[in-house]
Amino acid sequence: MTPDIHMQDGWSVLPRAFYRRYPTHVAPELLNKILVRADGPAARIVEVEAYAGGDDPAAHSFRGATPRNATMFGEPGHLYVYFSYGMHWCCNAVCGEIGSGMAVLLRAAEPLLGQDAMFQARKAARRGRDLASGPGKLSQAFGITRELDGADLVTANRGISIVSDGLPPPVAPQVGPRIGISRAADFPWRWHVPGNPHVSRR
DNA sequence: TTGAGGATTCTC
DNA sequence: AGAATCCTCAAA
Repeated sequence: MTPDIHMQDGWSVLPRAFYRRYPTHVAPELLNKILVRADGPAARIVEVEAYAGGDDPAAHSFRGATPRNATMFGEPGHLYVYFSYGMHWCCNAVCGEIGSGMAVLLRAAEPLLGQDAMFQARKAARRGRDLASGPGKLSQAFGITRELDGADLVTANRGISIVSDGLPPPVAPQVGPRIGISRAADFPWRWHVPGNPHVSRR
């Protein structure tokens, strides 16, 4: 952990082994974990989706490695950032074994710290639940762009990490199909915290 | 070199 | 419901 991350009492960084599993196992366990940036925002993850490389026609990595998705094929525990629809950035936690091209998309989070900065970063946000209730919103609130593609969430080498404050994942997370995809649209690989107002598509 | 298709968001 | 907006990659 770099001294850049403003760690609170009782926070602990998720270890490499957490990520080195199939994304459908990692995804629901990322619920209630905390995404944190140096000198900036912290937010509790409340919605995620799994993308499973060659097993998953909806994954960017399904047809193999390209310059864009190279990070997905690297070491688990790194951040995969991609540009979406010509205007939004979205971020994932790389999972599985090296070379598997698997990841978990961080779709929504509940702001905990640095909300003022998040409102500054997201002019369209009128209320707290507008800050990170979607993958593009979350990345914008955190100021995540191409520059953070490949950042190591375990060593926090670029000032971004995922930590636990001891709150476990929901005992019964809500499960359903992923949003905004056309292929493999029936895979029930989206999980969210039941009833949380910061989940996307309220 | 070309062009179709996006893991979205905002406004009307 | 439609626009905004541009990168990526396969195919020619």
